[in-house]
Amino acid sequence: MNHISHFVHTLPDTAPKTARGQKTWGKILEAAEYEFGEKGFHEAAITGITQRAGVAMGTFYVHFKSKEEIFRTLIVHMGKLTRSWIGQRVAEAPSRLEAERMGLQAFIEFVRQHKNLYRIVNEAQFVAPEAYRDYYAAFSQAYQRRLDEAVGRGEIEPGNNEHRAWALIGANVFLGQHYGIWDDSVDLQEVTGNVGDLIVNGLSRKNTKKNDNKGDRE
Amino acid sequence: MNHISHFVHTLPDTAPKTARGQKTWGKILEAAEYEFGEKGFHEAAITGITQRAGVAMGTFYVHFKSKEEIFRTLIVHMGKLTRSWIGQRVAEAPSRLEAERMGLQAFIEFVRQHKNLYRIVNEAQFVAPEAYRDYYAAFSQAYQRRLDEAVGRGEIEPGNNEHRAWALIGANVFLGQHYGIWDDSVDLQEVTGNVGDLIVNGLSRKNTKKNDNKGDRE
DNA sequence: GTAAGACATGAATCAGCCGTCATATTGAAA
DNA sequence: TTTCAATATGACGGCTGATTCATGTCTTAC
Repeated sequence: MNHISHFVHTLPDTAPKTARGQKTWGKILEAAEYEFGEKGFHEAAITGITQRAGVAMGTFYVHFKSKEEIFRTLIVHMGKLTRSWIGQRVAEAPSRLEAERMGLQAFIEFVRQHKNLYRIVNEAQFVAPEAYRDYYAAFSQAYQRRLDEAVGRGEIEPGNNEHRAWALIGANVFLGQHYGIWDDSVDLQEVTGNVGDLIVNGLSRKNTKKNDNKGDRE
Repeated sequence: MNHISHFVHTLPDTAPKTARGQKTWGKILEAAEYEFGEKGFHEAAITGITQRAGVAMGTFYVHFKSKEEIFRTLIVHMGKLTRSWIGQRVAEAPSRLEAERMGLQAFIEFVRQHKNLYRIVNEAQFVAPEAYRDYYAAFSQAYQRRLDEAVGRGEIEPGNNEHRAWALIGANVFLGQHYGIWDDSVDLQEVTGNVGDLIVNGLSRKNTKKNDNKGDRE
């Protein structure tokens, strides 16, 4: 997987001037992704990053000011990547309700493909709290906007979309953690189908007649 | 806030034999709660803990094998404390649906009162992954059991309660983070009211058009 | 009252690793 | 070709903080 191509979008404040510099910059950032992903921020070592990247220790500090700086760079990058991935998938949804299911599906798929990145984002909570809040604030805003529009179109019941957005993001994140990281053998369709139903209809019983339930015993 | 009394429940593998020993053990654990809570695992120092506890450095190692061990002890303790707090509040709920609202309310209240503990649990994800998984596994099981019972009583729609439990826990956790830690000035009743409605009824529009009822059917 | 374990002490040890720096190499513009 | 800014190198300084240990002081059992 050629991750370097991703980084093209995240061009740095400290952008290298030459092609050689940019290539090295990308190699280091990619190496950092794996080093942080595998060991976590504190266990990760600069030498680990530079060794993976195949450059000397000092080269790291040519391109990044500190261990924290490269970490923050990674967070920003991942936020863009994740939102873009989900946004693309959700754009195809015929309705907001269906979008919830598809968004969850896209999110868990993304997590399964980027377990290391996912860990990094979570750890940001402690290493770079600002970056962490920004990360989720961006998600929340995007989520709220979509809910607002859906209310406007009369697709969903009006309600407090800020509260809703945080609740739904939390559900997504935990399902991502459980079915993306801890147990990635579970069939995604089933999870997203069930949870999609929960999000759309809630827990309450449908007063609609006796629905066609196969497992309706007891 | 006499936290020591809490620790009585979490009696250790390495239980001190004498009254003096137990008292010191409790002082150290309580001090660790604040040290870890304020600084996080890596920034926290053993000397910080012992200074808060008012004991000498070496005393720490009389009672705990390592920095990680005391951290894990804290996680287990907090899990018990949290579940017991919520369980008690939820037990008074007249129905599962109302229990969702009350549980969320109890949870966020708890978070607001224990911001430091909350941080510790989150950080466990990286410091003591086993303990972290156990922590949420216990929640999930309790949650599932309650959902199963509610289905049995015909209170809620049948469905996959494992998936539901993780989604709902995620929603709780994120709302706790946002409205408990980041912004604890928001009126809780409002949040739990809105989110309770989301959980009960979902996003979809009620096809019952003009009746703005609250407690219908049954 | 007196062992004998339990508990307490804190200076010393020891290891890890971030970030610096003096120096070397590259490559594109002039 | 020359030049010099950009880039690359890696040994080393410096600091931090967990854990050990040799030595004391309490508490309990008898």
